[in-house]
Amino acid sequence: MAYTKPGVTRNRIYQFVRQRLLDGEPPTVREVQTAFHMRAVQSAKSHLDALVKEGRLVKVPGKSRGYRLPGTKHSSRLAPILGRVPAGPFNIAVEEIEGYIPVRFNSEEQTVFGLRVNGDSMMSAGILHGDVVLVRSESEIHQGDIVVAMIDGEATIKEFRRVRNRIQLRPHNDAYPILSPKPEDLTIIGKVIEVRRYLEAISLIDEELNG
Amino acid sequence: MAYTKPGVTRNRIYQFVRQRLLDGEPPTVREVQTAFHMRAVQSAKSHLDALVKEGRLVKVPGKSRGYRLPGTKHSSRLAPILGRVPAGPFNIAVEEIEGYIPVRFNSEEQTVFGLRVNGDSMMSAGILHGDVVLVRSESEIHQGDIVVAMIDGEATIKEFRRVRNRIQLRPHNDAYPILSPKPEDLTIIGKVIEVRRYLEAISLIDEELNG
DNA sequence: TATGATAACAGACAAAAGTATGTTTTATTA
DNA sequence: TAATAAAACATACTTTTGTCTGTTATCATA
Repeated sequence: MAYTKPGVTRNRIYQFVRQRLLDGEPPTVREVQTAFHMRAVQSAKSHLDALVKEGRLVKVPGKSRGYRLPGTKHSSRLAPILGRVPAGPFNIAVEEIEGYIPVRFNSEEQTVFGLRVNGDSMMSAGILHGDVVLVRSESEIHQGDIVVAMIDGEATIKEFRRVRNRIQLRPHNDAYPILSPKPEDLTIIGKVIEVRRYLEAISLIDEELNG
Repeated sequence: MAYTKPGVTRNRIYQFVRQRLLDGEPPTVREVQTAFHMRAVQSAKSHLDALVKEGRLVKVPGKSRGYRLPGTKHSSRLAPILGRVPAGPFNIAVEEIEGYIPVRFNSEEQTVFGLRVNGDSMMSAGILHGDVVLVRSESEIHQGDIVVAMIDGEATIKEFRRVRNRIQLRPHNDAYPILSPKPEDLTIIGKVIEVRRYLEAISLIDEELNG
């Protein structure tokens, strides 16, 4: 390729690699080479080496497609949207995936998934029918958190309250009653950590699982 | 590894590969092999081949780490959140970036950015104070769209209406009036395509662009 | 228990990808 | 303008990874 001023191609390569990593497709050295019309592998390699040395990239030596963004803790992953709330444990419910949405993960291993809201019991909290809520299971639940709970095999989204050793599930809609289920009928699925509303038809279903 | 009932190891391998792909780290055949303590590469390979044949995975032949989830365009990018609505044009407001959030892009080059909601004029549409709206500029605006508009240098979020050759900006809160600004005082910044509410403190600021 | 299907194993080869050494060309700056 | 640093090139070698052929073991079912 044509000679550029110092740093210019470097930055372009960084952007390219970064984009590929965000897309979940780590490039090879030679893919970088051809993407920038270089005639030698080493041209790409030395840029990548430099980016690692500068700390802008991280590399697993020897492994193919081994370049990564540093500080992978705060990266975006795709979380599945579970179409319906399944009766069994969530790991088994993979068949009912409605689609995937990009989510920011702050820790390494966390179970975050999306859930389509059904009904308007949380309307006055700004959670409307059709919204997608992001739920983290294996999460500590505190007073006032909005949670996804299973009562007698049915799933609902409510505000969590503990009142005198008894659990209350409060709707945010005057038309609905406060629930006080027996502990044995109740399972807290997880905590709602985010609400999303898509005002435009965006197909999240473009990567359906056929299995 | 020990012999399992037909389909069992198949599904486990699928889960493993899927998780790796969601994490942005496509595995090699041999990585699958060792993850499942198999003594032959072919053991892993034949399972992967079968998953492709079943349509549960997709593969780029020949390429290393070439297994993908079917139909994955994997086009999530990070969009900037502009802290405050600036007075000038938006391109210049890059210094006021509050952070980045992952966004699903359906097309190639589109100008999508986030904006922190200030005020409760859209409350009954489920857009609350502190929410982040995703705005696409360069977007066609239709009757009833929710838009970000600049009126006399001040930015607001309202529903867009065209009534007898005159533009109306309607709040979704009875305490606010309908606006009918003069065309020369009005600039439509873009269309709100998504609303997000973070119920938990998530630092969005950790992913600065180094280049 | 016989039989076909699935699972796991073994070893080898070919292609892809990482790495290394040295040279030429261009940019930067003193 | 000369010296230095950075960029790009050429080629070769090593390791990793994908793929192939064939065999043995276990499962499912009649």
